[in-house]
Amino acid sequence: MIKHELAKLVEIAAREAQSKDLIPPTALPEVSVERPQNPEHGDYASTMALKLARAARMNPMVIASAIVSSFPPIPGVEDITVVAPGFINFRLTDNWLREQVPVILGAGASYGSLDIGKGQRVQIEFVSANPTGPLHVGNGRGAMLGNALANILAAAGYSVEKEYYVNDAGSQIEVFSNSLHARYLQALGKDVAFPESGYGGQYMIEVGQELATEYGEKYLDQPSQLGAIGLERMLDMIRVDLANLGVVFDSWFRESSIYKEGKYQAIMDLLKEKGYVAEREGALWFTSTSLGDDKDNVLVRTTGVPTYFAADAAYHYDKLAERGFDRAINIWGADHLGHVSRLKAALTGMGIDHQRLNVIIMQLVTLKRGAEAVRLSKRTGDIITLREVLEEVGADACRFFFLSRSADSQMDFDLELAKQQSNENPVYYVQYAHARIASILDLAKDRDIDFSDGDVSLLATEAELELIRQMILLPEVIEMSAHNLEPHHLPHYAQELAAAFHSFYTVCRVVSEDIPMTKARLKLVQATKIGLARTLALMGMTVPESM
RNA sequence: GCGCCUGUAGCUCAGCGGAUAGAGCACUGGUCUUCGGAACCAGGUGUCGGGGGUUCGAAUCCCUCCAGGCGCGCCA
Repeated sequence: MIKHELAKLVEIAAREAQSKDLIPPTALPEVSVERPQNPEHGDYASTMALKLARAARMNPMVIASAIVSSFPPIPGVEDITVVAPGFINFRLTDNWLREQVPVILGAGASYGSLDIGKGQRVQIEFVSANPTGPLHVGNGRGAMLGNALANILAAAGYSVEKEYYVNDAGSQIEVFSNSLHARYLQALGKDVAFPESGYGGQYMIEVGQELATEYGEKYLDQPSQLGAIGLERMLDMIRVDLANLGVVFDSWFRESSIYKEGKYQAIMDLLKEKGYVAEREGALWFTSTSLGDDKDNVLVRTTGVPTYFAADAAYHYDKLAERGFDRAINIWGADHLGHVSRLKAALTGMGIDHQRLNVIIMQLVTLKRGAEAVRLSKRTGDIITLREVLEEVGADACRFFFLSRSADSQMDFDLELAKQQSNENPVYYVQYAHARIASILDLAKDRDIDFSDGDVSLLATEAELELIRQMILLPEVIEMSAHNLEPHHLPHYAQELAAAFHSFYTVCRVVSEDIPMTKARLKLVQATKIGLARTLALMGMTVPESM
């Protein structure tokens, strides 16, 4: 990446200036090269001189000049300028820009891929909604975030595995089984009461009826067996919803396997051995306060039943110690914030560096219809499912909406507004650019134009060069997104790339009587298609050849 | 009470300690006999929630206050 090359050269030039005694030999700050927001300031800029000014006790303008005078000539860069109060600005040559077109064509579908992950194994766990009901919009957001992040990390050179943690044990499942059993009995005409805090949703009635028709009275006295069947139904439904969003998991990990396969017992033994388990008031506690957490946590209840936390500790030990992932990333809703510190403490207690686990806390999605708020709880039953929202608003519009906002920002999903705006959704703007290019390439094919010998040095208008400038940003966007675990940069970048293309399109005729120019622009357009397709694919969205 | 997140244009949101704080939507005007008008070009709006502080420089970092969301279970 040219950005890193420039940063390195700034550092070399600064050292050179120091060795020539032009500036004092102070420690150099970490060099970063940025993109100025004002294009008049060039393509890249360094603030090295400004940062050095204090320690060097010199005017930053003088420092900048000293650094610039120590620069070796850089291929591809012209006009290294010093601008008040001390910026060093770089401008890429038109020629260098043009040469990026064949580079992109050569990279093809892998354009933008990086090697910063060095093949490290990363597991990313997301959605993991309880299989006690259908997915809601919040789960949709998590699904898109996790999926895009997985794509980004894979593009950045990590070996990524996507996992769904299935909570198929514990008290919620018991409640689910009892609720379903009641609906099942009711469907069979029995007059039974529905559990007070059971899952009251309409879908439970439907599944109860289905099971009653299929199995008759087979499970009259077996709520947990019935529940197990119902749970698989729910999982199938979840899988379908996720597939509709384009999200497919590599593995589905069952909480129950933690008990069946002795993983729970293993970590309990480990924690005891390390001295982090204490018995108090008939329960077993993890003494996380000794590891800096603000409170101790129960591992095994007075009833002898392990807590969710105990299972979660075992699950994460399995990820990081047994299955050997270098890193684990969890995407959790803000309502799970309270788990983070104790899980990290547990990892520390088990001898695992907790920095290998990143927990992304995603702020919740609140659903509104106009001014009216809609609750999302499965317990209360009155939910609007992800499926309904996708049908109402459209999958790609939803995807783009979910991805455009950072995980930190809380989302008001107004169904009225979303529907109203779906036709104006920026996602179509981006996809349209791709489809337009596909259409141009079709035309070229119809006319039997072979542009493999196109001469990119003919690309000279500002619109053409600006389009290339946008394209070379993709690797930087991927790097930043991977580094910060922030997929939301992609939709913004996608819009800018599409905008650069649309502007180019109105100014420059691609297929024309001028054959050499036609061929050069076909190359440019083909490269743009690669960039747009890659960006859309990273976001997990459809890449239409026509719309 | 304590902790985490958020507060930026009318609305929805970007903004990696740097240059004149940006985009989409909405609004107004213009562009088209041509490769897809789901397009392009132009117009303008900001106490960056308030107040202090650090810095050559703060929307960005620190403190404090205000407002909203979430969390602080032998629930998951």
